[in-house]
Order: sequence, then C-alpha cells, then structure tokens
Amino acid sequence: MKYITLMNDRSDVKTDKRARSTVRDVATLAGVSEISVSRVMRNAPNISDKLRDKVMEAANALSYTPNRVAGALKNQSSNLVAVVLPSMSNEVFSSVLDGIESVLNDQGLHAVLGLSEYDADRELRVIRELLSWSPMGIILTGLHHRDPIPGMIAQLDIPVVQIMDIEGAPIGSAVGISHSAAAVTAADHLYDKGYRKIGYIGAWSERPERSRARRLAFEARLEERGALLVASLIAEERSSAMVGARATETLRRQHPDIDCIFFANDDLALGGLFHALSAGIDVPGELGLLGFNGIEIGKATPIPLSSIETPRFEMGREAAKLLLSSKDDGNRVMDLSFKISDGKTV
Amino acid sequence: MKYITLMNDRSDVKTDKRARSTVRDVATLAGVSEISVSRVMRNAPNISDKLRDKVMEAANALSYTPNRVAGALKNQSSNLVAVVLPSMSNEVFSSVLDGIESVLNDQGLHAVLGLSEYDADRELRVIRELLSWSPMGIILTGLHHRDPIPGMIAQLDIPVVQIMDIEGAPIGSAVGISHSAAAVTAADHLYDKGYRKIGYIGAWSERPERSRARRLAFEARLEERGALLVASLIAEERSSAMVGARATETLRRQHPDIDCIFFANDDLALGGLFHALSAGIDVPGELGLLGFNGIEIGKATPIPLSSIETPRFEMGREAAKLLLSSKDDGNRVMDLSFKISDGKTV
DNA sequence: CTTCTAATTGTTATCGATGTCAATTGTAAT
DNA sequence: ATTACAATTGACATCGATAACAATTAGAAG
Repeated sequence: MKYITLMNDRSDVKTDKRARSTVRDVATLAGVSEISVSRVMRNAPNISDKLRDKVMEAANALSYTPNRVAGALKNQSSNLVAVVLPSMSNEVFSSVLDGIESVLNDQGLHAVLGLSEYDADRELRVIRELLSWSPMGIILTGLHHRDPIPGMIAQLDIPVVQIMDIEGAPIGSAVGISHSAAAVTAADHLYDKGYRKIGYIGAWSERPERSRARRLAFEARLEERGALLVASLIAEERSSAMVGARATETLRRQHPDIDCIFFANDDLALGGLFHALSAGIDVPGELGLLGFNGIEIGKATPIPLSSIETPRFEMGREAAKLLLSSKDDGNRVMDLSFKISDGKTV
Repeated sequence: MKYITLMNDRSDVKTDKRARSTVRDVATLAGVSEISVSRVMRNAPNISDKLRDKVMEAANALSYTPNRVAGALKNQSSNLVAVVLPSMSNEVFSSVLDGIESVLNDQGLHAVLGLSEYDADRELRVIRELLSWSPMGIILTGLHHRDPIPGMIAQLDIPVVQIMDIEGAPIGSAVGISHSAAAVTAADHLYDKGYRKIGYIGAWSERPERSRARRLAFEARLEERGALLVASLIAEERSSAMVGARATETLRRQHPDIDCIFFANDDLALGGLFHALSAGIDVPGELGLLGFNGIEIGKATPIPLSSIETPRFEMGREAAKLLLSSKDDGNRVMDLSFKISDGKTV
C-alpha cells in the first residue's frame, strides 16, 4: 500500500473573497496566532489590551463571525437548546416557546425545534435528531417518554427540563402545574358555587393525556363532594371554539339537566360561551361555564370567561432558566401555581 | 522553539461506556473502515449488502447516532433552517412556524429559531448568530433588512425566503400577500356595503410596519372611492381583544358618526365585536366591523367576524417548500391569495 | 543586574464525519 | 488463464475552533 501524501498548501488563503473568513484569516491579518483570535472572540481571561485591539480590528475588517459548528465539535456542546413540543397550533405551546425564547435569546442561545405531533415514535425520532446537534440542554413536554429516550439523554449528560406536568417521575427537572390539583380546584369551585349537575367537554380524543388525567381527577373530586359528573363529551376534532360551541349544544340536548360545564381548554369554553350567547342561555344562571388556561381573549368577552389560569409563558421562562442554572442546581421540581380567573361565567 | 509531539494513543477507544459512540467505534466493531460506516449511514451508492449488514449490525449494537455537528463542519452545511420571526406572542407567527415545521420535520430538518422583537439591531444579532450554524437555508420575516444582512447571507450562498410581504425587493424568494391589495379589497368591500364614515384601529405603534402600509393604502383607496377615513386610533399597547374593545369605545366616543371600523388584526376586531355586543350596538347595522387575518375563533362568535383571511399556515408551508426546492428554482415571488371571510359583522 | 514568578502568547493535536483519490476485489470477455 | 474494466472498499487530509501544554515576556524582588 502506498499513498501519496498531499501537502496542505494554504498559500491560497483568502484569495476567494466570497468564502467566509476564519480564525486563520484573522490571525494572519492581525499577525497573531489562531488561538489568540479564538481567545479574544470568546473573551477568555488574560488577554492584553494590545492583543485584543489587534485582533478586533482584523476581525472587523474581515467581518469575521466564529463558526459555531466547529466550536461545538471541539467542545462537545453548543449554544443550542433542543425544544420538543407536541404541536405549534395551540396557543399553549406558542406561549411556552415564547417564554423559553425570552430567556434564551438574551443569552445568545437558540432553540432548535422539534414537534412530536403527540406521536411517541415521532417524538423519539425528533429527539434523536436534535440530540445529534450536541445541544447544551433539552426541554421536553410532559413526563412520559419512550424507553430509549431517558438513556439517550443521560449519555450526553446534558440538563433536561420537562414542562407542563409535575406529577410523576421526571428525568431531570420539571416545571409545571399539578393538573390533579387544578381539577380539584375546579370541582370545588363549581360545587361551592352551587352547581350539582356538571358536564365535561374535551376534544381531539384527549390529547395530550394530561387532559384525561385532569378529567378523571375532576370526576373523582365531584363524587367525593357528592355532586355528579352527568356526562363527558370528548369530540374527535382538534379543539376550537366552533367545536366547543357544537359540543355544548349537543351535550345540552342529550342532558338537559346539566347546569354547568367544565372544558378541557378555553377554545372550547369560548365556543360554549358563544353558543350560550347566541341561544339566549343565561350564563351563569342557567348554565355555568369554566374553561382551562385563561387565555387573553376570554377576558374581553361580553361575559368574561371564568377559567383556571395557567402560567404558560412563565413555564417556558422558568424551564429555560432552570436549564441554564442546572449545573449547580441539580434536578428540581418547580410547581407553578394556577388560579381561578375572575370571570363571570360561573 | 522545541515542542514535544504527543502521539495520539487511541488504545482507550470505547473504554468509557458513557461516551457516545462514533464512526470509529462502529468501524472497529464491524471490522471495516470509518468511511464505510459513514457511507452506509448516509445511504451512499455502491455499497454491497454484506458491508451494509455488518455496519448496521454494529451500529445498532452500539446504538450509534451520527454526530451532525461534525458532518456539518465537513460539509459546510447542515440540516438546520434558520427561522427569524418578530415575535412568538402572536398567533400569526405561531401559525407560520407551524407551517414551516410541517414541511421541515418530515424531511428530518429542523428550525433554529430567532426572535427579533421588531428590533433591527436585535434582528441583525440574531441572524448573525443563526448563520454561524451553517444552516442550509434561512427564512426571514418581511422584506426590509439592515445593511450587512443581505451580504452576510450572500456570502454563505444559501437560499433565503422572505415571508409575509411581497411588495418590494426580496433578497431571495418571497412568499406572502400584497398588503396594499388587501387594503384595497377591504376598502372596496366596506364602500360597496354602503359604509361612508369609516374608522381604523391599530395597536402597538403599528409594529410591524406592514400594518402601517396597509392602513395608508386603505385610506388612499377610500379617498379614491369618495368615502372618508374619519379617524385612525393606534393604541400603544400590544394588540389584544381588551385593547380592541377599549379602542372601539374610545373611537366611537370621539367620533360618534363612524359607521364602520377596519382593524389591524382580528384580536382587536374581536374586542370591538365584544364591546358592541355588551353595549347593545347593532352589528352590522349601526356599526360594521372588519378584521384582518381570519383567525379561527372569529368563526364561532355569536355574530361571525368578517375579516380578510390570510393564509398564515400556508405561508410557512410554501416558504419551507420553496427553500427546499430553491436549488433548481432560483428566486421566486409567490403571491398567496387572501379572501374576505363570510362573516356577518359588515 | 540577576532571579524568579506571574501574565501572556504560541504550537500541536483533537473533536467526528466525509471528500478525494488510491487500492483492491469482482466480473466478463478474450 | 489473462486482460480490461467496473464495482467496492480504504487511507489520508480536511472542515474551523479550541484544550492542553510549552514557551516567552513582563514585572517584582533581591
């Protein structure tokens, strides 16, 4: 076996004006070593002002931007944060993402997004792909994840924060609310307001399963108090006001004795409210309506929507903060509180 | 100068079970060369079945995942797409992002997100950071971008798609609607319905400036037709139904003769509608209301909201598609159509 | 003016995957 | 069996930045 070794002829450095410049180019122009350029760009300690000035001048002249890909390869870690959400067509998750980005972007970090579409296989695939970018951390939705996933993350030894739910066994840290506590609060609130024949409306076959857990806890609490969950209607379509309106009409037709409805989310609840307004149903006298999430628009309706307000933006914010500080903090569970909004529909 | 050369002793390969495996580990286990592993993993041509099987077996045994960072460094290009949006707290952009991801995630591509918060300096910074990841393409919002930006992108020679607007000089391809045409359509529609004393409500000091352009085109068209834009009220807060409701009340108090209001977006318009419902104003007889965007919830209100429906999800979808196909396509401008929704508020 | 430590700058090797070109194997035709 | 050529596999260098360590310089102390 014989190979001709091709020597690395770098005499052509920077002859092509279009190619982006590298540490090498900056170093050559500034008359210093490459590592010095690297140090200046990263604000490493122990750099003389003279060196810094030389380097910065050359860097500006060449409008040099460090190549993060190379840096990440060397460091085995990047300034990317993997964010895996179930869906983007739901104001809950865009708010969460907003919260995440509000922290990350100020630190020069960026989210790489993956959507699971509520599908476990897809989630696994997406997580695998995102992890191949050596993110400095990962944010997942929910606490349940298929089996190779926790191991894959452990192997990289990066911080994990799971959002939305805190009831269960988190892989790393968790930021969210107790959905069963929210359900109990909702049940108690409705019971205390005097409602006894209560209905429930959900959608999209109860994805995510958090909403199912919430419904079951709600039902259990009602029984405990001695009230009745007359019926649950879970629509097959995705949540929307229209679906909520239709479901409300259907539920009331099937169970005319229902005096109050708890909805899986505010889109559905607003639909219920709009139906009631159109049909001339007295809210909250004849029919009480309680939503979940506390979205902005519900505050402006003719009768402001009563809802369980959840801190979606804060969830994202705190998750990102926890991720950044988790070197020293270790794994933590953060229970963000919810509250009943001061609406007028119950 | 004398340096001792440290020889590269690789006898310790794979002694640490926690480290993720590499091509080298797979190659060793399979008894083939590293490049062969690489070829199999990438489905390169001219691979014998025997080799493929050996490699796949070893890869599975080690649960090997290729390191994208290394691949991107060598290739000078990644499977990341830089996406720069102004904000995430606006359903318009989450829909757009949803559309983008619906195309990307099926191709194993991922969006790296940056938010400009409607700030040009911040946008520049974010774009610079995202470009340092050698994305395979970039999606920007709007057509106007500060000066180093077009050059920076040209230097990398990657496809650009600009979304939302198509009126101007795009850097690469553009996908969006003509906001001036939308404004004309709105003006004509209102005029044809008989409205003559028309008002306008915007928010947040008219960010983005697209909405300003739309307002001006709207005003111009009204004049052309001989109707009057009685007044414009631009709130300082961000858009929300609450702000829309208050602005509507204010505008009508200041200008009782207004018979119709065109809103910068549906959040504001819904607020207007809610105010009218509460105040017992006859819509559309006493007051017409026209929104912009056509969000889902407006279809379910007691009086369905009339609005200019814009294809936000499709914008994202088409932008992503265009990006992926733009090797052969070159730069294109894609005018997605809008339409007046069949609401009942005008 | 030495001597010694601290501060600063530099050299080399490395992260992991892959393009380039060389080497080898397989296959068919003579 | 030999030659010619295609299919397959492999060795090496490389992408750009940076950790680890070496070397140099500056500054303080004697």
